[in-house]
Amino acid sequence: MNLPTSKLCKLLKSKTLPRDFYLQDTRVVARELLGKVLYFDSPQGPMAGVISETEAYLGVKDKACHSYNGRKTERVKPMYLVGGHSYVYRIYGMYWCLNVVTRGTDDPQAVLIRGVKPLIGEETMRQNRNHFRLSDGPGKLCQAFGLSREQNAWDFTKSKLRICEAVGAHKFKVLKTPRIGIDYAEEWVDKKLRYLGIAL
DNA sequence: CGCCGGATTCCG
DNA sequence: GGAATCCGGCGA
Repeated sequence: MNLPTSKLCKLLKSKTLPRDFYLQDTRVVARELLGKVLYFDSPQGPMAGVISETEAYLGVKDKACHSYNGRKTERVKPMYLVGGHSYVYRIYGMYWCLNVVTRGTDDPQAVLIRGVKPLIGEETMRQNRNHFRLSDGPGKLCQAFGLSREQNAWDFTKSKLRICEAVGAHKFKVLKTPRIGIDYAEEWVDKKLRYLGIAL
């Protein structure tokens, strides 16, 4: 498929996922986000990537989740917005992570976007990151796209930050593994809530 | 109010 | 394996 970038952007935006998508079971959303397109109408120009890796965070009962046990602090508040909003937070003092909030306003769950394959704006992504490997980790992805606090609590269904239906079918299989970097989460450590899209 | 440590990444 | 580097979260 060889559309000019402007047409591809228009096509993607016309296929923006509806609210209902984000209200499903968070594990279903994490799984179904694989192959979908993360689109950002950024100040540097349009950027997009095909989502290849996600993790589900299952809310108040999940010891790895920021909203565990009903925590509702300033940082975590976007998780209490209706499904389909962004939750961007700082990690290790220097990186940002992008989440997709799921479920309803009384059920603070989310999906962490851990990896995308560049689709639009790859040159800009390479400028934003000083390394060859692009966006195969949550911090790298935000750096490549130029995402930070400013994009926190945005609505993926109608803002400059969107998630859209895939254009053209890429075949892949899904691998489930435990989540990364949550050693403290006790009985939640080993649950297979990380979803990897493996290209066929 | 002070301290601890993290849903990470890079370099050696 | 360790550093970089900020601020949320929690105990005092």
